[in-house]
Amino acid sequence: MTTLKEMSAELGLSVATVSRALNGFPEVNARTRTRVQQLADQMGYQPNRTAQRLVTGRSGMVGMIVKIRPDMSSEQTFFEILTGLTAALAARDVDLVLAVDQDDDPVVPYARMLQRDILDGFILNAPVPDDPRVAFLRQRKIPFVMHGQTADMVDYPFYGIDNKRVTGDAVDLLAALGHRRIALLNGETRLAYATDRLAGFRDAIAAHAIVVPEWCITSDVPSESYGYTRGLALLAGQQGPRPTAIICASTLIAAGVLHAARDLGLRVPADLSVMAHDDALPQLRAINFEPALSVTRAPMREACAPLANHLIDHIEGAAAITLQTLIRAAVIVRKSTGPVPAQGKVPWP
Amino acid sequence: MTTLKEMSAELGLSVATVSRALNGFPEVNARTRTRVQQLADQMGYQPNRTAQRLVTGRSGMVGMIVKIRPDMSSEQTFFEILTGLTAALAARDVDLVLAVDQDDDPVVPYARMLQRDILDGFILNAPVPDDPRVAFLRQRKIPFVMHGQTADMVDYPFYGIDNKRVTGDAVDLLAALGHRRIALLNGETRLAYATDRLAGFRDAIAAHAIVVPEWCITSDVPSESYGYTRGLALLAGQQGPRPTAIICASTLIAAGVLHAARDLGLRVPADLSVMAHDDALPQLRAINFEPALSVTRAPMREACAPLANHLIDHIEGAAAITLQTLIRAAVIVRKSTGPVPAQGKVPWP
DNA sequence: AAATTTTCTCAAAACGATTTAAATCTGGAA
DNA sequence: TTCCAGATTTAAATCGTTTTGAGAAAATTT
Repeated sequence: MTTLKEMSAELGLSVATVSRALNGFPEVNARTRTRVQQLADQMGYQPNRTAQRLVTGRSGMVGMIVKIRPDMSSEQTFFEILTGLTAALAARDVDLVLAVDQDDDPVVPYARMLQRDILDGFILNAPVPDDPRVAFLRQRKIPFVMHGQTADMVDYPFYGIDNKRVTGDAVDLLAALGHRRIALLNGETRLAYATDRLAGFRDAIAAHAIVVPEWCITSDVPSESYGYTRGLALLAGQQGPRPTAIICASTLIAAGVLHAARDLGLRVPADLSVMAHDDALPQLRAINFEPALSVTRAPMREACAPLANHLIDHIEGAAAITLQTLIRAAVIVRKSTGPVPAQGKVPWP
Repeated sequence: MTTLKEMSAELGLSVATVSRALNGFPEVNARTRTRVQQLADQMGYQPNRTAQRLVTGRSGMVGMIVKIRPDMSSEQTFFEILTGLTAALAARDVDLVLAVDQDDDPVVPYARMLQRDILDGFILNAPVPDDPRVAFLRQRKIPFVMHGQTADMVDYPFYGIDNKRVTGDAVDLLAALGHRRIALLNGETRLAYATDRLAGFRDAIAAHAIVVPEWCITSDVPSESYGYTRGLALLAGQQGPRPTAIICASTLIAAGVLHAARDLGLRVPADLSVMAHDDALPQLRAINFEPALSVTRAPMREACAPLANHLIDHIEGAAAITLQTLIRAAVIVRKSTGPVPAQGKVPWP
């Protein structure tokens, strides 16, 4: 490994000047700077992170703790995030330290990582309402960025989609098509995104003066089997007139619902409209569904770079308030949504 | 953060003595050692890792690069490994830096991580025969540990199961039950484990003087659909008399085979014996299969601690030869294997 | 030409530990 | 009393960087 000292000896300069030249300080002469930079390239100089850290107090590494769930529901999105995230971090010369949380207490693994004292910040995902990790990290004054959003006014950086609008937009679309009997197959309300989607749903149906009975609003771990079993129950009409439209929290759930509709001989979209939110995971392409799925779409992958950059900017001193991004998911109308069927125009009582 | 300097000032000792006292050097007086230790406890002294690293030249981090495959076949085992690994590493105060490989050239991501110069070593998984990563890291003199084994005599640390014996033991068991028509649904022979399993299979059938036609030996990405489609093809008997026993590379494949057998009205184990190798992933419990699956069993999870410790020991100077573990998978006979059916005793031509 | 400013470079301190080589202290032998 | 060996302790070097305060060189003003 070449060091500043070696280069300074080679160039006949002091280490201070070499360091300044490489770090873009304005007071170095343009000619010396190019000389230094050339030698650095030639010798393949890489600053020693440990030494940098010792003097700057920063390590150039951020942590992420993944919560392992027995149902493995997070796996597919996790890989997608991981791929993009490591790439985006690497572009700014930051590495990702990963740990798996097997603890019951959500803050314990964070405390454990902090004790080792090697991290500049954290990337948090899957926020829950009033997330205890936020309180913990804030109190310890550790920078972090949240993937997702837990409340309207917060003082930390985040990047997420506007989940209220996800369901709001879906309801608006379906209402415009004449639907009055709209069901929601939501994710676990334990998680913030699902509580937001639920709130957005309730707001939107109220705005359209639609009443949805409680049995048409359910929450569970997003999976195909959840979509299938709930879809069968709803569409069989045991608890009341079947919905003419179903909004699903994920394309996986929608796959189950489409399956259920097919098994019951219902045509989509003639008899039933189906919408879902699409994270645009490469394995599960909504456009390839039969029929092609109408969705609110916000690719997971696109969250990675902003997440990485928000966190690094924050670590480097940028104010949290400037590092908050809430994007609106696109509404993509494909073939799974259509006008309400004639016999389905009657609203629920 | 309290430092050595502060403590030395408080105690009226030099930092050298304080450092020595805490690190258990024999030359410090017993009385001073206890004095130092007491103060350290009292002041909550934690050595600054960065400073330690700067002087010892070690970073306390090891890297792992996961190769993302479009089929996602590695996902399930990856999480299992990740969980155990981070825990085992943490126990020895080492952190895991993760990157995702999207490159075609297998060594590029390793080179990229090394360039950043923050790692003490690597954990490699999914070896291929004559793995180019091994050559690369050896040449760069970077310590690593391999999960799995690529050849009989190697000079690097590894932990893996004896894959030749996995299929060997399966064949022995089935042969003892009288089976002569045994098929193999192997994993991708691109990967070392599958080439070993195939070699073990061929050795074992030869030892029992069994001849297996080539159409009964296939390789593919382990998945349920592979098991199902190949199972149907084999059991329908289009290419010749159907096998009386099938050995599967994974429980996932076995699930597909059982499904195929059921669809064809074949009883397991009366008409067909099924064995699989079981990595003991928590999502896929062989004992809950119907019928409960006979397996060779080697829990993935148990590999984690040895992997972590082998690597750290190697980094700390232990000879590679002392850090090579090849374990034999347990044979667990449950309900999916039974005596060869009367009409199936005829061997293949 | 002298005084002043601007531009650039440098030596040294700092970060917090480990480790080497040297210095001090003890007690016993000469 | 003097000297030596062994037991403790210390000062200082080291790791590789950043940063401070100062100094030299060049350019500008008086």
